[in-house]
Amino acid sequence: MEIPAKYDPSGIEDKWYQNWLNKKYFRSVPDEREPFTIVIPPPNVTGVLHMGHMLNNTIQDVLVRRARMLGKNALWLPGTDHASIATEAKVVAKLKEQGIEKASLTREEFLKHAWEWKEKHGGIILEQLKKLGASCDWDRTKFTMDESMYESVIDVFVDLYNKGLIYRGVRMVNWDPKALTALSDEEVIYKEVKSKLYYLRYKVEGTADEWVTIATTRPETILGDTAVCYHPEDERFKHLAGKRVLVPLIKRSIPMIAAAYVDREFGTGCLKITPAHDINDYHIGLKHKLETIDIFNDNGTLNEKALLYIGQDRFEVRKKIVEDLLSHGHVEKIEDYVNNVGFSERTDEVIEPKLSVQWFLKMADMAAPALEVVMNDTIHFHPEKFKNTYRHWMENVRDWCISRQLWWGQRIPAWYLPDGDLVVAKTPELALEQARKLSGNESLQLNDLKQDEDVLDTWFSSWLWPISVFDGIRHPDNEDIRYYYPTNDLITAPEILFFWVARMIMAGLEYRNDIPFKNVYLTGIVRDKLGRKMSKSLGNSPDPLDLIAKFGADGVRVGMLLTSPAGNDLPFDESLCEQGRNFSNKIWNALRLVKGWQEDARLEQPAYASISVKWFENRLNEAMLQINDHYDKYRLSEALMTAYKLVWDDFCSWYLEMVKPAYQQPIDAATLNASIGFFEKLMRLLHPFMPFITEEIWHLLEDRPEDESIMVALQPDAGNVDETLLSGFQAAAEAVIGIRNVRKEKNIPFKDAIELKIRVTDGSESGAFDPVIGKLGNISSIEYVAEKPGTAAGFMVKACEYYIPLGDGIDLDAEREKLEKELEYTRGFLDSVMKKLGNERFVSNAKPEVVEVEYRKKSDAETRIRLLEEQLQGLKQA
RNA sequence: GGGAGCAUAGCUCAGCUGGUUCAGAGCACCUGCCUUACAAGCAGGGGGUCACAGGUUCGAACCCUGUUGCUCCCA
Repeated sequence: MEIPAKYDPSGIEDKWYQNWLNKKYFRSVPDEREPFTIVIPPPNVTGVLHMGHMLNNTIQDVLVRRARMLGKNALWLPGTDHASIATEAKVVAKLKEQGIEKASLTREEFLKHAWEWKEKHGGIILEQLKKLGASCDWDRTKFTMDESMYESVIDVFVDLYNKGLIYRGVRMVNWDPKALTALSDEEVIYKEVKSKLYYLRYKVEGTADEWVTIATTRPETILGDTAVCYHPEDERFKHLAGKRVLVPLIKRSIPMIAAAYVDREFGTGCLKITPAHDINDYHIGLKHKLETIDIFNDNGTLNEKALLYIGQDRFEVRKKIVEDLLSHGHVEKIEDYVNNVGFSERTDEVIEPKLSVQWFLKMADMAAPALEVVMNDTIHFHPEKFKNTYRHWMENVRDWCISRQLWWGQRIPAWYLPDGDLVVAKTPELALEQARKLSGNESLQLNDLKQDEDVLDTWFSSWLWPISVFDGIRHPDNEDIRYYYPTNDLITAPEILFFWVARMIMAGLEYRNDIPFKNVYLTGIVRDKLGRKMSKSLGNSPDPLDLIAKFGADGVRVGMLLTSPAGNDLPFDESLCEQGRNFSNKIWNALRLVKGWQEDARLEQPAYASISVKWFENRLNEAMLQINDHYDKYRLSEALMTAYKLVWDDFCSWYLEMVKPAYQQPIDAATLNASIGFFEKLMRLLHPFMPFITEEIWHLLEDRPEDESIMVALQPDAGNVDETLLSGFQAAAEAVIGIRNVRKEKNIPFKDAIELKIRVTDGSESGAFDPVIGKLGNISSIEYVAEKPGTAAGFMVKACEYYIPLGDGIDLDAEREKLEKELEYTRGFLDSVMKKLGNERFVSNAKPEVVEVEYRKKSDAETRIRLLEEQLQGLKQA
């Protein structure tokens, strides 16, 4: 069979993925094996795959594939998140394109459109994950608005309400006037914006021409002013105590008040107070019992309470009111100013602080145990440094605003009675029952009750994810939840440590009395070469599917993982994927080599091959131990790098060269079988990182039955490691390199065989690898000698001297110079060792082992110096 | 303003409890090679005052203090 020289992943990847699906290898049901569970951080149902997903899901697939190959019952449970704000925004935009306004639809009609949209576009991202090779149990795919998931959310809401943990409150919230919903603080992005600082003059009431000047960036909000404030110790304003001033244009009389909150250095030292539209002003308003005048409609236009500009947009009004203030002489001056303005993460609209009635979940009691399990390492964070960040947040946690003014999401199960009382219940029927009891009015009907219009924050469903995907809220004792929970590893981004990770821990402790996962692996952010976060708006994110088409899924996976230790940002560059692809090709060509060998059963195994096989066996064991250790520490990049070097350097560059038969010569059976065995073990080691090529090669290396797959093979076990053999090889490898260097320096082509003479002085050289040195160095004869031969080029490995006789063509001066240089270095080295040993305090204080090492260094250096001196002497005589 | 983290080769990062060639890896770079698996390759090579300044110690990239610079979180 002809194998092409370049590995072409297209076709191969689709073929195997389909095969795995057909064979149900991703499927997991509870059995007697140890479970290993990962639940996917559900991507937004509206989403398309971006580089962050690629990294995150590659890591999950590596972990789950490895667990499967360790004989565990591995489940990777996929799904999507309904992402209320983002999805609703998309559906609204889509409807608008069709000329349909959301406002013209009933809630039911809108939801019908939303579901249609979800059915049509919702699965895209999961299909994309398949291209990456994700080994999810697709039969278990969940969506946060699935009936069972929806009901779980409602159950939890009712339960927490009954426990007294959920309450309604008037709060200043971050209002998104475009999405028409409140946002959590975390959904607000602050950006520096160039704006103006307006100095406005307010007339003091009852005076002819006395004025107070305040500074503001938001002149339109003066219509909601209910006080003007100065610092109580500010001499400039003390005379105004108890007086009142008039709001410009509308001439409303408002009091002058004093509060220490005021920064005397800022602006004029005098400040307008608008409790409805600024969080700080709101608090001052509460303290001073000021009136609160909300001048904005929900969509950011002014309402009738503003008295002026009614129905006009806030930014339009800003321009107009400045003109009007100017023409009425109320503007003292206007300065350029840079301030931080909050924008909606979802709609990029300027956030309006707004007072509104919202639902809140009390956090304090839930946060304490959730902090504890992380601090005492019941849950491990990788890397650990995020424990600090986590603690800081948990110790300063605020109540969670869980209501959103949207339709797409779980509707809050609260019903209002005609008299304004409310009941919370799982169903309208139960609500009615409660309402009758509460009001004492048995004739109340469902029609008399009005359900709350709001839905719950998306995170209020995601925080149940590890439980609700197994239906563990509704049926706490079902087989799945008992078997799969707590899950093992959670792989997510540090940005949502609090939104999501912390809250899942709280929910787990509250509803399972157990942690939701044992390890949290925090990935970095994928950035572009300039260090910018990849984003759609910057257009700096490559399309992952294009990358897969170009480099193969295996190549991209390797590229993503090579330089991304846990918690570190990943500066992404296509060349990383190129490296991954090149690695695939390297493996592929190793296969071509091995498959090209013709076996001759009559052949004896040559000496060079038998020692090579022994060596690689040990090297493989050593590397496997290192790889296991890296996995245990969640150092996936290093596990991959160790495997990469094992394959490329040790297997391809050394082992295969060592055992390779001469051109067009056959190979003995023992070596061939050993080589295929090694190759196959290497494929199993690599499989979690590169699932496709390893499966393809697994089937090409040997004839295997149709239903066999590397996916369900076990990871190889690491045997014992013979250190002596490994260091023997190390020395031999150095000798080979030495010979190559001599060849290069002396211009001796490789095809010319040369003689090698070895002078051993301390008996350390066993000669076990001599056949290998002979093969790789193209040595015609190896001879052990007692004396340095006449004209020869030489080098040393440890205390072993190697000589290549050169006849006449030797440059004595060059040789001498080389030796002298080395002698000088070794003497310097010995000096530093002697200095240390001569230090009385070192010898008496340092650990005995350390001192002993220094003595050994001393004697080694002395031997070496003696040898070098002898050689130099020999050269001088020649 | 409060808190946290980081600073090691051109880039991205390892470096565990201070002590073996501990100053490393990969990539990039330089020099030879189209050698019969692979130029997506082979062989060889150069490159760092471990941010700076002190301190502790027989011994510091590692521990302590300060300085500078960068990043993130909260206000």
